[in-house]
Amino acid sequence: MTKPKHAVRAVDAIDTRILTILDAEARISLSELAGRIGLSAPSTSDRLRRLVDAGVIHAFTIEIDPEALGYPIRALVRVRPLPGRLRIVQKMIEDLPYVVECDKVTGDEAFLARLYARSIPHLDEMLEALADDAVTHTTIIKGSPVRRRLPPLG
Amino acid sequence: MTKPKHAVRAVDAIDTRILTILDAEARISLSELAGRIGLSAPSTSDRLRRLVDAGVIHAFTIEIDPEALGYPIRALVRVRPLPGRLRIVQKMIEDLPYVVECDKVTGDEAFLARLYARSIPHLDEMLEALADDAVTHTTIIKGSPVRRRLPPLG
DNA sequence: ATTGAAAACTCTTTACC
DNA sequence: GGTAAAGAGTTTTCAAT
Repeated sequence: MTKPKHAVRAVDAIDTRILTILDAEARISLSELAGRIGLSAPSTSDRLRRLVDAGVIHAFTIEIDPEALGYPIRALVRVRPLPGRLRIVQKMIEDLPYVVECDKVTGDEAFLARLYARSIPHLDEMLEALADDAVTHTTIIKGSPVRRRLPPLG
Repeated sequence: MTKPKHAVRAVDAIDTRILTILDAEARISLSELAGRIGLSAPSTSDRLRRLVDAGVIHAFTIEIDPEALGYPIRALVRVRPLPGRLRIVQKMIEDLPYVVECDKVTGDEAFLARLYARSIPHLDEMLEALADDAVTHTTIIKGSPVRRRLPPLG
């Protein structure tokens, strides 16, 4: 293989439109997509396949509303594992299903986890479970000035 | 209207299956989805429509690979606006297209932004742009032990 | 709330330019 | 990248439970 599967790929103006449209409405049909970008269906199909094959599009997914699912509390938790407890803490985070996302980052606070909770006591209970192995710093999300969006493309 | 549009909705075991399947593959057809959950196409269509109408499913979207798009650097930036600069800083964050997500949180560090950068100098340049109006604390993402996933449903 | 059947419609792919 | 056409598959409607 000359090129790695996830090589940086040139994304032209049409690909950019495809990504932008699918970012907003991932379930539209190929022909609808083709119509919007002004290409034929086969060409559109080709391009979409290439974007997926190149790994630019990693997945088609849904955005759910945590509140509608009974999670009124969203929190961001910085987690600093106690010395020697990094692995254990990472496993605890991975196994906590209310953690919907967690990044490993530079610095002593090795993890930044996004946590959904049914209530403040529920949140507290989860944080206490970590307390023996890590120091946590928690902030409650009050709003999202920037909702998940695409970066500049191309 | 008796119920608000985004009321908490009971999500039963079948809805859970629908959400789980679409979270992984949002573009499968209705009939494929119906087949996987063991319901007829019309019932599946009804349920899906209800999940969307109730706001449980907020959007169908794509997950892109930042690296494949030329963003090898992902950073999490905590932003503490200087006194009186909260509004200005929020606007700066919103207007910075490399910020792909930003939450407003409790505490002095009012914002937590997820930033994509083409290089370290590129990252630095963006942080400097904020330096007159805010104190920032930046961590580089080294990995994601928990990739975006659904919380427990039902 | 769910189903089966059928109609009507749409989509995707293939082949070729 | 486009066109055209075939074949495949899809979604909706409806009556019934």
